[in-house]
Amino acid sequence: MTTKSATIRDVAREAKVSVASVSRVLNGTGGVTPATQKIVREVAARLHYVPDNAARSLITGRTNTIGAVLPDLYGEFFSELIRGIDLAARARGLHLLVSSSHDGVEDAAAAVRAMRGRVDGMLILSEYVDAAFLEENLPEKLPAVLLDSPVKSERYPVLNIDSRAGAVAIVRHLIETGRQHVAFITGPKNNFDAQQREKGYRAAMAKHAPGVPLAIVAGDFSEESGYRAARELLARKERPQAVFAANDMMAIGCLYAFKEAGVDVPGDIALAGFDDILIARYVTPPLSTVQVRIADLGRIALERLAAMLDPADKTPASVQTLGCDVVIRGSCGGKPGADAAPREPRRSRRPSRT
Amino acid sequence: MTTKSATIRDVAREAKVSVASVSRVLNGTGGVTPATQKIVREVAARLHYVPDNAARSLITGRTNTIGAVLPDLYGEFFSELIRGIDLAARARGLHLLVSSSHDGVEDAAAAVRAMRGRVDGMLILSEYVDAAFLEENLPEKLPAVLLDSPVKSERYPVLNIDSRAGAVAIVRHLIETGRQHVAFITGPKNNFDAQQREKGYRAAMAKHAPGVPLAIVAGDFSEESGYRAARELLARKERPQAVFAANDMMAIGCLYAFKEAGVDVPGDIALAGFDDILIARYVTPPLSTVQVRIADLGRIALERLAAMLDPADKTPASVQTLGCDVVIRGSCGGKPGADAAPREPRRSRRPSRT
DNA sequence: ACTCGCCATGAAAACGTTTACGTTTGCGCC
DNA sequence: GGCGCAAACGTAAACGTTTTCATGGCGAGT
Repeated sequence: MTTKSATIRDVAREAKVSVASVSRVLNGTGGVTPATQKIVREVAARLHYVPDNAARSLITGRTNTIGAVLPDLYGEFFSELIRGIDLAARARGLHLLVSSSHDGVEDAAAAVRAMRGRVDGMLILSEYVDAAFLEENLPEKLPAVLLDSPVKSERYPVLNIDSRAGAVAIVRHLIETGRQHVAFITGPKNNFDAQQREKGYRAAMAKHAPGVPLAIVAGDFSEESGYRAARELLARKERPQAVFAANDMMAIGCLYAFKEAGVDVPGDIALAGFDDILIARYVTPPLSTVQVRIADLGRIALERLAAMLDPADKTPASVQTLGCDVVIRGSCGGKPGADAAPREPRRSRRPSRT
Repeated sequence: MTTKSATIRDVAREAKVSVASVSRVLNGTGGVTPATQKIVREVAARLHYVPDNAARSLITGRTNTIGAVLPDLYGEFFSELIRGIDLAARARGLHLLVSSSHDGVEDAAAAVRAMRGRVDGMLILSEYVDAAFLEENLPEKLPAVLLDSPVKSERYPVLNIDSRAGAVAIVRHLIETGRQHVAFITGPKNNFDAQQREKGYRAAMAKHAPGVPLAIVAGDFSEESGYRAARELLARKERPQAVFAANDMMAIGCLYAFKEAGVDVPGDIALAGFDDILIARYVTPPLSTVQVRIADLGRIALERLAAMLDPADKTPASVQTLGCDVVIRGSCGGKPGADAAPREPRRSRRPSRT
């Protein structure tokens, strides 16, 4: 009929009631007779009426949307993270606005600011975010949860992965299975997790292989950098007995460098990564690693944020740390014939597109 | 100072101008003296003023946000798709609202409806969406682009993957390298791509291996289903010489079933998948497959949608199909020592988290 | 010097809701 | 039958913008 979509006034007029009553009916606020309810619902359905969210947000001050600010969307980590967030958000009737691919502090600031009035709260994962940044860019009262961040704020909860403990555990395992000389491939300089993993490596070496010289090569989380790091290690006069890479992709780069050089894994050199990405169990030999339940990270972050949305919530902001589990596979010799049959169930879920 | 964040009125008052002028300055609409511009900008910065998007949307009728409705976020396909969409959206200053994990037609309808007034346009990928669905649930004038869908509409553009041609090409390759008996593992019944891939398989067999009986086993895109399908094929009295799975995950399930059974790939049975997910090149032997540039799919869909956002746009809705490329790796014997050194660059990009 | 027109500016309407508040209605009770 | 009270309902304000239209001032052209 009309070319514009129906508004609440149209429904009210058609149903011969006031807009207030229509609003009450549709929002389930009480105080309206079943008879009128019926009429209103019928008219609303007939006109395909759907309330305009902008108008609603304007008056209520709520959008029922939360924003996720991420540096990127590439790779399994962010994919899983978003999935965890999305699932939890959906369970609470919240929508998810994503903003990714920011590459510097200015980008991040723009991303955060652009969400003003669009979201009720934010999940932020960015190496550029610190206390001053938040102070500067976040609206006064907007709840936010920080992921994977070194900042300590009495205003914003922080949710981290216990990368340090995970690193300690896997390095200890390498040492306990007989390799004293464990080399480490770092992640990007500014990445908080990467820093923690290096600390873990150093701590574990100091404790369980005291006196053994450290071997540290720089990487940037990319497979390519892992490959290069491996070649550098192989070129040294004293080859390490094991390599612990700060993430799985670099470990995989290593693996192929070793294969190329005829170095047997785990026979000549044991190998371990971090993250337990999907590929880890499909390479040959399957990669020992540290599992972090990324989707859980997203879920928990969202749940924390959702709690903050309730104005009655007075839980103080805190730094929460998620544990991770060592997963031993073939690449560090933990399991013998670990090449065949990686039938570990990933998770039980309905079949998906990929 | 105040506990509420600053509004345009606060800025106007403080700068001793009208709200209209503030609006004009901040939106870059002309007609305001450089002197007043300067003042307004200073005051706005000082008050940390950021316009409220809800109010702005209400009056302009635009949100600068596009919605992506997907069945799920799990796996590399959706991850890449979102990434492509996000990148293109960001390039246009559009925000991205995602709504995933819907599991039935009612869910999908709710997802679509919930976006009313929140988005300027939608990207929809759902097996539950057909012409009637759109008619019913989409606001009159809301632009939308359909992905991977069989519907033909003169209102909504559709963007598909040429799964059929891809399947034909890879099956032909299998036959041309000497395996007449090619078996096929299907995808989910209602998945449009899966259907197209089956059609491609049938067509290629009919054309290049006429008279050879078809061997078709049901799968659902999960690794597990590929594994089961492989076992079923192995149990048959006449084993196929090659297996083409409707996606990579199922092919990988096959691969491990074959390894378990001591069947050599590609010596005894050649193997091929579809999608070219990341893992494909990391398994041993690396998996031959059909590459679809998923991120491109997302990008192109968004660009098409962005074009529709311009009210002057009169491009008629059409069905566009994206080609895909056969990628030959070790699993079908195409390359000899393809086990080692999978140093094919995936894409060149900055190092990422995973 | 007067007028014309343009440009900067301001006042106010409009967007579509929710909700506080006021009004009507119906009903039980004295 | 009148009174009071609660439930149902309506009116209108409010949310924070953008945008139209009116107004004032000022420079240029005659």
